[in-house]
Amino acid sequence: MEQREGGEFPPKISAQLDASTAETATDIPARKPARQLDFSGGALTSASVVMTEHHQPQQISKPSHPSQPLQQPQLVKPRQLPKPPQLQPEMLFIAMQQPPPPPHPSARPVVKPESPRARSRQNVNEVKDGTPKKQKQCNCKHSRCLKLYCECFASGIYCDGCNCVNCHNNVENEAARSEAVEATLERNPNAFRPKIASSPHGTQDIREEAGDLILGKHNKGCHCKKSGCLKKYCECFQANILCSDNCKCMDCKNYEGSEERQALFHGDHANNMVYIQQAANAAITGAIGSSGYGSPPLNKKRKGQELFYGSTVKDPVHRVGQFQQVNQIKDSVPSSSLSSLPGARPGNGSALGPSKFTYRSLLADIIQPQDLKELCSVLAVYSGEAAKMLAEERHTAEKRAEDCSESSLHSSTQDTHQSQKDHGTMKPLTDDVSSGNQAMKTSPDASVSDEADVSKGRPMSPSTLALMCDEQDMMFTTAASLNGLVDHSIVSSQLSQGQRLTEAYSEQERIVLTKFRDCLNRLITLGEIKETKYSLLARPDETEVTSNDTINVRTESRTIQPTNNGVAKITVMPLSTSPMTTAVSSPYNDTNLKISSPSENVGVNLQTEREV
DNA sequence: GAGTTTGAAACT
DNA sequence: CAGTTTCAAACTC
Repeated sequence: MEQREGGEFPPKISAQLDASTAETATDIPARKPARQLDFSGGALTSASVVMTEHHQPQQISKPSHPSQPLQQPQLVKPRQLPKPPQLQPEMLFIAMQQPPPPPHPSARPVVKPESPRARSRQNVNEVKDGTPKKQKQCNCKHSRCLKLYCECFASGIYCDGCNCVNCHNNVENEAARSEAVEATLERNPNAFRPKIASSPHGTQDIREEAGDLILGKHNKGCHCKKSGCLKKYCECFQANILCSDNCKCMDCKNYEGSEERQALFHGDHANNMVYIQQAANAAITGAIGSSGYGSPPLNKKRKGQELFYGSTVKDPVHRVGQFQQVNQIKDSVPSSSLSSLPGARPGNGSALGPSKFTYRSLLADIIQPQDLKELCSVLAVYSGEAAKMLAEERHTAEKRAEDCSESSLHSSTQDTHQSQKDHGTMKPLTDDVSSGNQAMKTSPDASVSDEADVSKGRPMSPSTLALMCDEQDMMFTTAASLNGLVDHSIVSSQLSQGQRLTEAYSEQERIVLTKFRDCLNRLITLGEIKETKYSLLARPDETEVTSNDTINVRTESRTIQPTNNGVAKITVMPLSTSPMTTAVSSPYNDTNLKISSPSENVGVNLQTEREV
C-alpha cells in the first residue's frame, strides 16, 4: 500500500511536488516537470544529438553492439500477443540502433532494458532454457509506468497484462510515453542502454571462455549499503556479476573469493554442483541472460551476518578478492600478463556479456596450451608409427598369404574345426584387442582378413565395411581371420586399394585413440581428484573430513568406438556431474579433438575426430 | 498477503 | 555533486 504517500504529498515539503506524484494524484496525462516541459522540444533534439555522441567511456569500445544478441529477444515482449504488432519491429529496429539511441523523439523508447533488474528478470523469463517465457509484469502504482522505476518502461516495452495502475506505457498513451522517454533520455542519455557492460566480441567469446570466468561489469556500479551486494537489491548481484571498481557499495561481499558469496551458491545446497554446471552450460551455450542462472540458492541469511567485515567500500579484502578473480580469469592463459594489471578488476578488459555466473573448469589448471600441443604431437607420432608398423605387417601378411595359399586346401577342414574351438576363447582375445594394438600382434594379417566377409568367404561391400564401425566387429573378424577361415589369396586379390587404406586407417586410428583414451583417463582422474577437493571445500559446515565423510572416487564407464569414417567416440560417464568442458584443437590436421559436455547433468562426452 | 527493507531513480 | 524523496521490487513475517 502507499504507506508513504498515496495521494498525499509529504506534509513538510510543499514545494516539492514530485512530478510523478502530482501527476499520479491528479491523473494529469503525461505532464512533465517544468524542466522537462521546457526542453521537451529542444531537449529532444539535444537528446538526439547526445545520443550520437553519448558514448560513455566504458562503452565506447563496443562499436559492435555487444549486447545486441541478448537484448534483441528481450525487445519482443512475449506476452504482448494482443498488443500492437507494429510496435515490435520498430523496437527491434531501434534495438539494432542501440548505441545511437532513437534519433527521433517519437521513436518509441525502444531502448534496451536499462534496469539491471528489469534486464535480468527479462532474461530469466525469456531465455531460461531457451524457451521464451512470460515476462514478469510490473506493479507500478505511482509512476504511470513512465519512469525507469517501471521495469517494462525501462526495458523499452509496453506494459501488457501488468498489474500496474494508471499505466501510460501503452499505445493509447504513446504521446505521453514518448515524452517520458525524451525526458528520461534527457536526464540520462544512457538510460535505456544496458547497464552491464558486455563482451565486445559477442557471445561466441562466451563459449570460448566458458571454461573460465565470464564477467560483466556494471557500468555505473551499485551503491548498496546494507545488502552486502548479496541480495537482489543489488544490481550487480541480480545480474550475476561481481561488483567492480565502478561500485560504491559498502560491506561488499559480492566479489570472487567471498565466503558469503560462496556460501550463497554452495551453502545449503547439497546439489550445488548442479548450479555450477548450469552456470557452465549457460556460459557455454550463451543461452542464458543475465540472470538466466535462475534463482541462485539464496541462503536466507540474517542481517547480522552481513556485517562481517565492517569495512567500507573496497576494503583490502574486497580488492584482493577481485584481484583473485582476475587471476583466475587469466589463469588458463599465460599468467605473466595479469599480475601487473593495474587496478585489474572483474570486467576490465574484455568484459563479457551479462553473464551471471562464473565457472572455471576443474581442468583449467591441469590442461595447459602446451600440454595440448604435446598431446597432439604424441598422438601424431603414434599415428606415424602405427602407419609404419601397419605397412610392414601388411607386407608380411601378404607374403604369408601367398605361402599359405598353397597349403590352405589341406588345412581348411582342420582350421574350421579349430576356429569353432577358438570361438570359445575369443572373448579374452577381444578384450585384449580393445586395450590397444595387441590385436595386431596377435593377428598380423588382420587388416587383410578384416575386409572379407568371413562367413561367406567373399569381400565385403563398401556398405558392410561402413557398418564395421564397431570395435567388436573388428575384433570378431580379426579373430576369425586369425583362425584361417579365409582364403587370403582369394580375398586379398579382390580387395580394392581403397578398402585397404580404410582398414589401415582404422587400425591406425585405433592405436591413436587408445593412447588418447589413456591420456583422457588420466585427465579425468585428475579432474576427479580436484573436484573431490573442491566438493569438500564447498561444504560450509564441514571444513575437514570426518570419519563419516565419503570421498567420492567415482568410477565411470568408458568406451571407445572407433569407426571407419574417421570418427571415434569416447564416452565417459562419471557418476557425478562435474562439468568438464574443454575444447581442444590440434595444430595437426589429422587430429581434431573435441571434449564437450553436452548433457546438463550427466557426464562428459569425449569425442575424438580425425579428419581423414 | 501485508508490511518492511532496500537501493535505484528522481528530484532539490 | 550531495542530500533527500519517491518508487517498486525484494524480502520478511
